[in-house]
Amino acid sequence: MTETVQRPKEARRKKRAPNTPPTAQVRFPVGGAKTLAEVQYQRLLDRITTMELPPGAAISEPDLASEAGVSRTPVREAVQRLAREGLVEVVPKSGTFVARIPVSALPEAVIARRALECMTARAAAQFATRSQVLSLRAVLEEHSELAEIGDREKFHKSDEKFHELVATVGRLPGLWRLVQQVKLQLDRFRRLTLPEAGRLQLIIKEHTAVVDAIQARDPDAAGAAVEKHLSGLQLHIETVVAAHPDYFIYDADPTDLLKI
Amino acid sequence: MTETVQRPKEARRKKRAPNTPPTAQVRFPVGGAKTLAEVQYQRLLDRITTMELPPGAAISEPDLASEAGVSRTPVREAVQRLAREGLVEVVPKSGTFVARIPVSALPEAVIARRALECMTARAAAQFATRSQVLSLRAVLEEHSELAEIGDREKFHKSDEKFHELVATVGRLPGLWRLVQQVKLQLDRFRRLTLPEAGRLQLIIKEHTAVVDAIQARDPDAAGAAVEKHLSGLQLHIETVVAAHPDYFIYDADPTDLLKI
DNA sequence: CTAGTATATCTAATATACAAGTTAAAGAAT
DNA sequence: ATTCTTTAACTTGTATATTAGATATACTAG
Repeated sequence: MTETVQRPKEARRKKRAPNTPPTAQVRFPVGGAKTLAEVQYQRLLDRITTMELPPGAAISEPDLASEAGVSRTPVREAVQRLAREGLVEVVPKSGTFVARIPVSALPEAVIARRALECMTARAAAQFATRSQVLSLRAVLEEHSELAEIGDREKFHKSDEKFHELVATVGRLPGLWRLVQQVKLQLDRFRRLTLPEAGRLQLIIKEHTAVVDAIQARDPDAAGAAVEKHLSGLQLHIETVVAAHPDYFIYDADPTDLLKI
Repeated sequence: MTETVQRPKEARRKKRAPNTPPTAQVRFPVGGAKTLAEVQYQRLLDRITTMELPPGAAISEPDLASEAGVSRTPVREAVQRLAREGLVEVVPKSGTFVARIPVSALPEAVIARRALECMTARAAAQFATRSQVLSLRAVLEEHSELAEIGDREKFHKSDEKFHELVATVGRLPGLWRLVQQVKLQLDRFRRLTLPEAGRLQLIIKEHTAVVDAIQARDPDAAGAAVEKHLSGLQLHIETVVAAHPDYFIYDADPTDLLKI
């Protein structure tokens, strides 16, 4: 090992004074200059959420690397991140697999979203400016346009944008980031549900109720509207799980019992 | 580059059938077999939360690596993870620094904790068994013991254990994981506050109120008790920020404005 | 002395090489 | 045929080497 590492550079070039940030000036991270690892992460995330890589599918770091024409390093970084987010499971020295959806995580995610987004909506009702309300209405209009075309993919993106905007207006963008994390498993689940007739219209209607409450500066109504909006999913979990039994995992987690 | 990578291994050994998990058997991750990267993460996290590495401090991957006697790879993995958690900021090709505490994140964290833990307490009041209530009381007793000794460090650990146990009893362990994430910045902040007389006793009192409500199977009371417990912090933010101005960063995030 | 430029040296990002462990398939023994 | 053993190929974890960008100092011109 490098046990006896002597560092003769003790008296090297004067280093930046401690507690000094990169530089006093602000640094604007350029959006286009994405790191390779970031790209690999997005690619993998996409393939997982679209179920191109279904739960249980094997993932090979070397294969992904050569497919993408990069080395294993950025691929590995992406895999590590996905593992922490619960989307892949890596077994040391053995293999990496797309994680099954833990059924217990689904109702939990719904509960977390309700709690968090209820707050963002209340805050939005408190802080929204007239222009922000118009921005929200603009997103609603976008919803309608995409629903008419029938582009469920873009509609979903627009849906996300709505929720993010509510959080931003409520000055609680951090809460949206938490929701995003929890949403990962929910989104995979949603892919397995059949498109119901009128579902898009229902979403638009519920979103509109939220905006109305925000415009009326009525936090209680806004929170209630969000709660109503986010309570839909729970019911048909069982039927979907029954249809794809090996995409899910029942996690009654023995450690939980030990802890108590 | 490896542009023309030919893979002649197309007809190689038969791979595991798709959608097959690591193995049918359950695999119990051995607690002791921590990966080097994990160790490095814990070490760095500790040095950051204890303010041994204060906000703004420079971090050098090679230095950390040689100090710990490992290569840069596991160190880098730890740094990446901390970056995603908002505890360090890495400027590509330039340097890595302990992140300043974003002041806006503090009230946000309090709000998120309130929303989330209110739910866990309500759920706990709904599901708690008699034995679980006794476990909660045991933790309360531990609180008292540690408060008498005056060991604030262990008291904090015990405090965490309490909140985690409430979430577990409420069958919402995922919500506690979210809270943990949000707590990272709060904990750094707490390190900067002076120990107030009677603070520990107040915490015990408030925790006791939560347990009482859970035992009484009164979700509303439990939720209210948690809300009350978690509303304390907010006030003295300004004074602490004034005392350590360069440990914080005011993030009115210009991108937020563009998004609207 | 000041402003601008060059350059040496730091950094993190990526690539490659090696080590340690797992697993599946082939082969041997029953 | 069946079960055990062996073994080779494949896995991730870690170490090292290379690349490219950023920055502080030294230097040059005015």
